[in-house]
Amino acid sequence: MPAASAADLLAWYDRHRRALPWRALPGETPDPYRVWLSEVMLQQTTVAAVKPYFEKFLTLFPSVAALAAAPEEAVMSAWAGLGYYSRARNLHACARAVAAAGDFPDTEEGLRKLPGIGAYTAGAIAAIAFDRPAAAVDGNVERVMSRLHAIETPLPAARAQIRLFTQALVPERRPGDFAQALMDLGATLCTPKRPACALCPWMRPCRARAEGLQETFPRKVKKEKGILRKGAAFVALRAGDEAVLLRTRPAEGLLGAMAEPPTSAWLPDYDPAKGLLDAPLDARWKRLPGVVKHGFTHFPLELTVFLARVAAETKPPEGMRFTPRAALDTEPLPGAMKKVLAHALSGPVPLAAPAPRPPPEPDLATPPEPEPPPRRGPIPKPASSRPSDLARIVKKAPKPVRTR
DNA sequence: CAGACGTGGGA
DNA sequence: TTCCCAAGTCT
Repeated sequence: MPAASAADLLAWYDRHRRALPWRALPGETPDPYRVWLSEVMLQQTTVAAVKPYFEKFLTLFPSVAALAAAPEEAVMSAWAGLGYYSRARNLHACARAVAAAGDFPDTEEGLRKLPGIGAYTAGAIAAIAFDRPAAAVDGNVERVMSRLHAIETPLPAARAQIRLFTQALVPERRPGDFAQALMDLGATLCTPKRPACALCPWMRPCRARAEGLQETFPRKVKKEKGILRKGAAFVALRAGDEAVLLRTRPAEGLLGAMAEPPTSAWLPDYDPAKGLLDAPLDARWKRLPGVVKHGFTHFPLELTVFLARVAAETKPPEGMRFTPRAALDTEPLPGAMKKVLAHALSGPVPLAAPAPRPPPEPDLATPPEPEPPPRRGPIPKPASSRPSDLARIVKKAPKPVRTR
């Protein structure tokens, strides 16, 4: 069995490399800003999802200096929908560090110290942007190498071993192309399912292929998906300017620094029938039929949506704000919360309370029948990859409200 | 090391 | 529908 060689892989890459917006053409000098931006966006994210965001960021923030000078909220808003929002916070912090230092560090070790740049990204930038002989071991490379060597150790324990194998293959010449070639190989031929071994430049040296077991690598332990959590979300629509009540989540943790309509806590045993106890302000809350479902990486979530029209003079509660529907696309709303707003604002909006109600008890009488009928038609898809979707859904003129 | 941390698309 | 996953990082 012949040994795998970088030369064979590079020859394949020269014929089959993918053209990607952030990738320099042969002979061009890679731009560290574009390399870094794309690598961060591509962390745990598909190429298709990244493309429109990459273009948007280059337009909004043409240079690392421009990104550093931007307000954090502008960065969060531009990132909204891409997920893993700590990446956006770290991206901004990293841009400021780089701007302060004058430029990107040009070594793996220097890059590794920056926020949001871990072992993989440091290697990738060092190799691609600075021509350093660094290994860039991502999920693609883990799959390729685990098959090439038929590594029985499951991930993530096999990582150190894979890194050594990979580093040993990195050529002195064209290390950046080698890194990208390895990832292209994993993305286009050495895929998780049905790898195209017949087209692979490393078919002969591949131990997994020799045994016909290529699809069984990499070995990995499957992780469970967490238990269902439930909660209530409150969409208050203000008369006059059609503004929606929003708040900003805490800077750290789940959806950190992102915007949302106020919600209850999200708990496995939350009872939506008692949702009004968690309402952010006193109003004629109408519980909408159906629930908004969302899957996070580590748990699924179901939010029951309450909707109310409030008077034009309503002041936002402490720490909250009213944002006009037409300006919602400037808010850093994550996908889950776009679903909530779409669910609330796509249907008829209830009448405002005729007059401010006397203070008394929360309106516990409102919750409808225990088994609400299914909503007419499917819940609108979230805007996500096309930020304009939210604008379309939410800017839509409110449905005429009948007077009794 | 294990768990937190989003989202959308494909099988 | 359900499951798996896609160029990981941080604590």
